[in-house]
Amino acid sequence: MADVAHRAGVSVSTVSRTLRGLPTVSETTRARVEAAARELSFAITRSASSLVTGRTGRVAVLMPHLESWFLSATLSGMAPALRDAGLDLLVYSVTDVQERADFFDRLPARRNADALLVVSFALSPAERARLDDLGMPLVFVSQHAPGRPSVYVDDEEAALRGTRHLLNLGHRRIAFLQTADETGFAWSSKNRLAGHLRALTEAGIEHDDDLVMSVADWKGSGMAAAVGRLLSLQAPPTALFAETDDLAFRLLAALREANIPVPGRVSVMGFDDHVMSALMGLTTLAQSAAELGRTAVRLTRSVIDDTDGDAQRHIVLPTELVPRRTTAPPPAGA
Amino acid sequence: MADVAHRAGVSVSTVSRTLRGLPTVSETTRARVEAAARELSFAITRSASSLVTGRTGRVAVLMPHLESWFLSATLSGMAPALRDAGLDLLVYSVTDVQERADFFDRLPARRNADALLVVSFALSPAERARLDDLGMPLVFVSQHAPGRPSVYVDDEEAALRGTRHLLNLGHRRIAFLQTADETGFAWSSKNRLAGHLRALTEAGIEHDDDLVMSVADWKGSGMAAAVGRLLSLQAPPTALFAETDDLAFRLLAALREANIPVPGRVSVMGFDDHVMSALMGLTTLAQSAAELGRTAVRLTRSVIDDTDGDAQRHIVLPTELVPRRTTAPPPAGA
DNA sequence: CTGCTTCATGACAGCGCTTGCAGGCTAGAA
DNA sequence: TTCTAGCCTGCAAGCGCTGTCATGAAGCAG
Repeated sequence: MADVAHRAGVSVSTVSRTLRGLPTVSETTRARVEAAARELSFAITRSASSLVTGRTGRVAVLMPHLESWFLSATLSGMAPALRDAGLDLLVYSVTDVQERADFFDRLPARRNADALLVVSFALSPAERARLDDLGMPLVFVSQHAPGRPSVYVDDEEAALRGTRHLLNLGHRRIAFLQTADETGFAWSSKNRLAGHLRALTEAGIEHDDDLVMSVADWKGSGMAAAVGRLLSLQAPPTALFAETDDLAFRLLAALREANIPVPGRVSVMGFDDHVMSALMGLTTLAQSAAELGRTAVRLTRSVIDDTDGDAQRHIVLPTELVPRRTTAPPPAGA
Repeated sequence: MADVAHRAGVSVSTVSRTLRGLPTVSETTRARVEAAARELSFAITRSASSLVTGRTGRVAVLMPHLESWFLSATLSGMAPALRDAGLDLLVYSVTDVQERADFFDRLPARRNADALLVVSFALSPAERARLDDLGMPLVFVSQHAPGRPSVYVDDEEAALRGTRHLLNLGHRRIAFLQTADETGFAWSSKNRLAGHLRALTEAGIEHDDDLVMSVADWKGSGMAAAVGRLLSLQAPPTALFAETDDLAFRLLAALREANIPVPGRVSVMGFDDHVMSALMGLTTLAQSAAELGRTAVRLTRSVIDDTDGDAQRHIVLPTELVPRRTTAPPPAGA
């Protein structure tokens, strides 16, 4: 910056003011400084300005991993919104126990970002407390947190509508499949199941434990095993509601392996509206991950700027049932 | 840090030395300082140390977007490797022309990260020059850059093997589909096509322009149009080689719409080995995005630390043909 | 012409750390 | 005991910016 000042024949203060767009700089000076900055390809050292202002110009995002479509899509929605706000994106992907302990022990986000967005991350009470003590704006995404701004969809309501769709088609034995994963999506999982069960109750159908299944090793052979168990029940389900589209895809593959026609013998429904769902013809409950990301950024900006006001806002985004090829009335005999 | 120093009854210098693990601190002092730091949940202000050391503890990644499986998976491979190195991950997703101009104009990565990883990002000569002038370590991922460390697969060789596979099955009319996108994957695209053509030449098959197709609006209706054009040729292809699995999925969906059996009437091959490919039974050329990410980080670390040595290394990762259900010999009549 | 205001600019302190240097302390050698 | 050699530790000078305050120039009313 000193170089720019020298080249433009002004003081560093003036360069600073110019580059930050403050109004107290004359037109002629501003032009000279900008020219000099451009000629020298000057880029500000954020560390230095952060040190003074306390603002880092960065936002941290905490996610359980980066592998699922949903999380990528959320991130993808955030990126342009952050760019528009002049904020950089710092990503913390915290997956295993070790990483997790380390993250909450060292709190790397502290004073290293202006806000922390927590996305689909099931926190223990201790972890939650740790974040609260961080003394920085927190925004929860795809999960809700009492007392903190959050953006999410109403998973329970959505699942309720999903199951109603199956009921309306005539299904009476509907299985619900969830992942046995500990990490991550606990919120959604619980709420979706709750919605499903509520729909069954509404319809006067008795709950059957055999029809709620946690699939271990769902990325491996677990799904085939789950399908085997379900179809060997005395009264097998005619419809399968998978907690996420990712899970539904594996389910479809397993059914295909087993030569079980969809929706001829069983209907399948997912949740998310993954990019591939349209291609696969999967009936699902659509939520917009990108919109979730954008909204989260909007909320973040207002929290950073206001220091209150929206600080407690909870925004619930809509979901939509998208009927496709994988759901149909149950087979005649069932 | 002053607080910690006060609580531990030592000077800030000593706290600094302790926290950085320098050996010139006595055991007893170290213990006291660490206890104090823990009690106060002290987390260092990186801005301040960056200002002194010139190191930010951050690595920037430049990507054309965050939406494709491939880029997410690469990022996903980088994250744990960076964490192990104690580096934070800064993501710049630069998609449209405006963002692009802005990025190269403002050079936000400059002095804001210790290295810049450029992933699948087709640079204009001016942009490349701009990055070279940045004066920071550059690592190219999934693309090669003369004079700079790079990690990538040999797209040409891989595509060559892919096409050979189709030839070996008996196909003679093989179409190659690529996206008409300008942004992004230019490198791979060109090289994969080159490999495909080389295999044809090897086999003594004359090149036919009609069989190389750039699909505009491939996420929309473009694919159906492309399929229509190919199948209305006087001598339609019996095999379709899609530049990426993402493209192949759309292709499969379009063929399904059109009631064209795969591989009964046409064979389909992709490139990448997307997570969904196994589920879809898509024959493809597997490359490990995660390994690409990990390797890139390894390279980055060595470049940051050495200031030379590995600075010019090019690492070529292996690819592997994974034959699945979508490829078979051409139909008898063809 | 004087005195006051307004506006543009420069000087300078300091943000929270790191690091070279000086100094105090202990221990062993003379 | 005195001296030297290590160890640890504290002091203080910045790193590159921002923001407050002071300064000078220019404009204007009286």
